[in-house]
Amino acid sequence: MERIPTHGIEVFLTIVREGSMRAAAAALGVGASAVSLQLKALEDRLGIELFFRTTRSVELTEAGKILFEAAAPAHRDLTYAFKKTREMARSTTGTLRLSLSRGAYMAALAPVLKAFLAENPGIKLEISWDEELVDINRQGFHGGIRMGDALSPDMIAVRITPPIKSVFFAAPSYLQAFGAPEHPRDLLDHQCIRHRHPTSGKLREWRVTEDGQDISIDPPARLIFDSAAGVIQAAREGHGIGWSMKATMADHLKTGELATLLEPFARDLPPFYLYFPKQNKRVECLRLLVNFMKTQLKERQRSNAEIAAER
Amino acid sequence: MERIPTHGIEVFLTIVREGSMRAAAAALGVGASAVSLQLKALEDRLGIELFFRTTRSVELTEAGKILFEAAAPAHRDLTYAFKKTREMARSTTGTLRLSLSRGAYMAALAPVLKAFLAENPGIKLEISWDEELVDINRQGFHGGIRMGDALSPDMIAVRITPPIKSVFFAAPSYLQAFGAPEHPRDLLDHQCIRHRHPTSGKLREWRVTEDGQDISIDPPARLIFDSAAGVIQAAREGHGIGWSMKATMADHLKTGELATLLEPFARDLPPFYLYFPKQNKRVECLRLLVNFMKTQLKERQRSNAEIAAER
DNA sequence: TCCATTGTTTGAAATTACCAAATAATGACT
DNA sequence: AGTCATTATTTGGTAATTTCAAACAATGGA
Repeated sequence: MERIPTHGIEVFLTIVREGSMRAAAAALGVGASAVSLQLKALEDRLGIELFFRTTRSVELTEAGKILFEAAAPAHRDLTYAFKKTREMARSTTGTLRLSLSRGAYMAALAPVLKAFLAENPGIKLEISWDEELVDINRQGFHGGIRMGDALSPDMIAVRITPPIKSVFFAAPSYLQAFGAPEHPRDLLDHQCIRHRHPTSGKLREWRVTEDGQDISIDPPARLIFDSAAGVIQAAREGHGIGWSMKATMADHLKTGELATLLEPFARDLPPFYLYFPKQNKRVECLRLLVNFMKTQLKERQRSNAEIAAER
Repeated sequence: MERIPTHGIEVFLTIVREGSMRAAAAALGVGASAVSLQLKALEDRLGIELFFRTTRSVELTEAGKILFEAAAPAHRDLTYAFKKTREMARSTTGTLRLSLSRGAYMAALAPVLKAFLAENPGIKLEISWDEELVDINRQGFHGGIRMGDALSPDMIAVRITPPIKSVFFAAPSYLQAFGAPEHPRDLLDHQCIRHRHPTSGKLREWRVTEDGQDISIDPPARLIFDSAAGVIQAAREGHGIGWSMKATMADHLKTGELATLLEPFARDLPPFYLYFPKQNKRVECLRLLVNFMKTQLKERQRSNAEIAAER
């Protein structure tokens, strides 16, 4: 396959534009001899001379005119394509497409979303609520948010939240009818509403903490959803006890639709991570989001520490 | 000024087209590592990754898509421009623009024109009859024909005729009135019609040969033209004796409108040369013309030699 | 005729491109 | 789950190209 001496063409076009070889050399930031040799190389590969030259002037030959007329716009387009791509990479405006679960949205993104949008007016977010783990690359997402950092090695994961508070919950109507559990082992005698991971297909373990120790329990379940939203909905309808992130149901706790159970035993879940293919490391919009969330996390941790210190 | 890594872009486009780096490497005729390194260099200069890559597939990132969509047509156009220029150089079709005097046409071009046009059906000739020597380059001519090879050093001159026969001539009416000269020195007593070089501004010397020696004579002239055609026309009208190339007036000799004088003293003029700027050396159409005329010259010389041998 | 300016040549130095082989990683296959 | 063919990447060394600085040559105007 024939290689095109595009570098030579750039030199050629510069000579035409600048009107002389030395001027072209100055414009290109190289010596005059480099330009002369490049032009000669191009002419040799074309098999024809492009300029009539004297020491006082360079003038296009017929072949030179033909090349110039055809190559100048093409080269301009190529320059533009290059510039456009680079600008896109550096741009602080654009659309960022993220894939995340509803829980991730509530716990990780929602608390900072308003501030992020205000601070980065040029960035649009396109958020896909996917309970399942999707293929970030093939689906055209820039990144995603998920719990834990167990990811394929070509992904970069950045922690963006503290560990997540979990709660056991049930509707007041259910508690009236069946009573409230006092200890995790009481759960075995209750109607539990559980959650199945869509990706792995496994039931999510219920984990509690007792005397600083983590224990896994496996209460019976007559209702199983593949989304946390389903679990919460069913609990609101009084079907039983659920376990999930506090953030996803803060509203229902406030209104009294749901009540918290077994608070001393509630265990923290792993923090959320913003993850993305390492190829997207240099997408400026994504970097802005990552940095913003890292900063937010730090600030939250510092204010927490201050609160702790005041006590 | 920023340099565009066009070579890298070529590699990039080939990867997209071929679907993998190794296929691209094969298509480009280089090793796989070269492609990998080129791509990485391009990505570094752009500041962004262009492919999601695994060992089984390469897939464009968003930036890669943008670059591909903009750069592919531009690169195609550039390739086309390059090809077009080369084809133009190699083409055996096209228009050849020549500048020559009427005398050069009659003596050098007219005798072979028909055969040349027949042999090269793709070539069009655009002939400008210029008595003056014009600037071949600036006037857009590919070349010219003139007598003698005294040219600037960046011109190439190729002999295309034998030495040119010259004749003295006058109309029968003039000869009746004033008698015919028997010896060159008789010309000093005749009405001579002379020719002034438009380029140099000098009167053209009349040169005769006597006993193998060249002598220059300077007969009086009441009529001076800046073209040989003018001299001939005036002679036909009976105004006096002219001196010019035989070829330009062969017709008038045949019809008896003009008669030849002083034949034993007629000196050969220098041959005609086809000349052109050395930058046009590789213009294929011009090469065809040059080669054709050189061949014609050789054949004419050989047949002349045969005729001489037969005697 | 001189002279400032410009294109070209030249040999050395710097840069870049490339290769071959080793390495790492993936996805299909058994 | 493990094997295997295939693919991208890294690495160290080599070849090719590009560039520079300086000397040179040539042109056209003063």
